[in-house]
Amino acid sequence: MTGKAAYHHGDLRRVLLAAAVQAIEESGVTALSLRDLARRAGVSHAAPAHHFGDKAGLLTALAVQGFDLLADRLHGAGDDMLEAGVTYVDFAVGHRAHFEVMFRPELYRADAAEVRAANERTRAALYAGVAALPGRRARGADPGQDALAAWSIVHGFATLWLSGALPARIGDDPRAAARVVISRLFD
Amino acid sequence: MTGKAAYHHGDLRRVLLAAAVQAIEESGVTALSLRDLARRAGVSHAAPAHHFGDKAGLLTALAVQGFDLLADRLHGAGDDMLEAGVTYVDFAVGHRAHFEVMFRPELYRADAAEVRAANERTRAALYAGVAALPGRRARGADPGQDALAAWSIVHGFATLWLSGALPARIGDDPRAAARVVISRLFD
DNA sequence: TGTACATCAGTGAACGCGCGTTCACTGATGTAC
DNA sequence: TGTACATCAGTGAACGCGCGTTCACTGATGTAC
Repeated sequence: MTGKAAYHHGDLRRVLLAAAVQAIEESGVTALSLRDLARRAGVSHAAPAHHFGDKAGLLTALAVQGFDLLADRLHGAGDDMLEAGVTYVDFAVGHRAHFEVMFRPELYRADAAEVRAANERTRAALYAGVAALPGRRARGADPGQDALAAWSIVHGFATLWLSGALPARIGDDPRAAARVVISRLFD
Repeated sequence: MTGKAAYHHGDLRRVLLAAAVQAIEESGVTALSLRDLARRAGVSHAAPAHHFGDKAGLLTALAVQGFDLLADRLHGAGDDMLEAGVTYVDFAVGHRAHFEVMFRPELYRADAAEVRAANERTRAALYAGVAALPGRRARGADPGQDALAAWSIVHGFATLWLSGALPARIGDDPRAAARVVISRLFD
C-alpha cells in the first residue's frame, strides 16, 4: 500500500475512485467520464469499465463510500445533536464530490443492496442523535419529526453553502456558521 | 398567442424554454441538449443557438424565469413566515426543473445582471417574511440569522423531498409535511 | 397603393470531438501436481 | 524445485453515436419613399 501503486495487479479500483472525487471537485459530476478517469489514473481507457461495469457502477461505489464515511463521522459525534449537525455540514463541505453524488440517486443504482445498507446506517446515526435530545422527549415531541427538521436544516444549510447561494457576509467558516443556524432549531 | 404557435416569426424562445422544462423533468439537466430541444419544438437543430447563443445561455434564461416565479410566489404568501416556507417547498416540488437549475450556478451565467436582479428579488422576499416574525424581534433575535435558519430548513426539506431521500411514511403531500417540519423552527 | 430594400428568424449540410462499449489480446500472478 | 495450466487485471484498436458549432442560405416581415 505504501510506495508507488502496484502496476498490473494493483489497487486500481481505489485509485479510480480517488480520481473520480478529484474530477468531480474540479468539473462537477456532469462532466465526469470514464475515459477521463483512466487518463488521470494513467491506465487504458477501457480499464474503468473492467472494474465498475459502467459509469453508474462507478458512481454507485462512490455513493456507498460516501454514506459509509458520513455514518462513521456521525457516530463519532456521539449523542450531541448540535455536534452531529455541524459534523454533517462539515462532511458535505469537505467531501463535496461524495455529497453531490449521494443525494442524486438518478446517477447511480440506488436500489443496490450495498447502497441501501450504507444509506440506512447514515439515517440511523442521524436519528439516534435526535432520540437523545434533552427536554424534547419529556415534552412529548415526536422524535421522527424532530429528526426530519434537524436533517432538513443541516442538509439545506450544506446545500446552500456548496451552491454559493449564501451571502458573503456569512464568512468562510462553515462549522461556525452552521452552529449558529442549527442552534435556532433547539432554542 | 392562441391557436398553433406561429411558424416563422413566432414565440420560439418561449416554446424552447417550456421544452427545456419538460426535458429536464423527464431526464434531468445533465441529459439536456440543444438538439433535443429543437426536436421537441419541431425546429431545426441550429435554432436554439440562434436564440440563446449556447446551452449556458438557455439555462441562464431558465434560472431567471425560476427566480422571478419564486419571488412572485413568496410575495403572494405575504408576511406569514410559515406560509412563505410552505410556498417555497411547493414551488420546488412543482417546478423541479427550474429549482434544479437555479441552485446549480455552475450550469449558467450566474453573474449576468438579469440573474443577479432576479436572485436578489427572491432573497428580499424571503427576508421580508422573517423581519415580520412576531415575538422574535422583541426578544432581540437577529433577523438575518432567523432568515438563514428558515431558508436552510425549507431548502433542505425541498431538496431531500426531490431527491427521494425521505422515508416513505412521510406521505405524498409536500405542503402538509413541510408545514409540520417548519413549525418545529418556530416553536 | 406599389416598389425596393433591410432586417432577422430559422434552415440544413458539414465539420470535428469525446464519449461508451466491444472484443480479441497479452502477460503477470496464483494453483495443482 | 519444477512444470503446466487457469485465472484475471489491464490493453489497444475499432465502432457507431449524439453532440455543439459554423456558415452560407432562404424566405417572411417590416420600413422607406
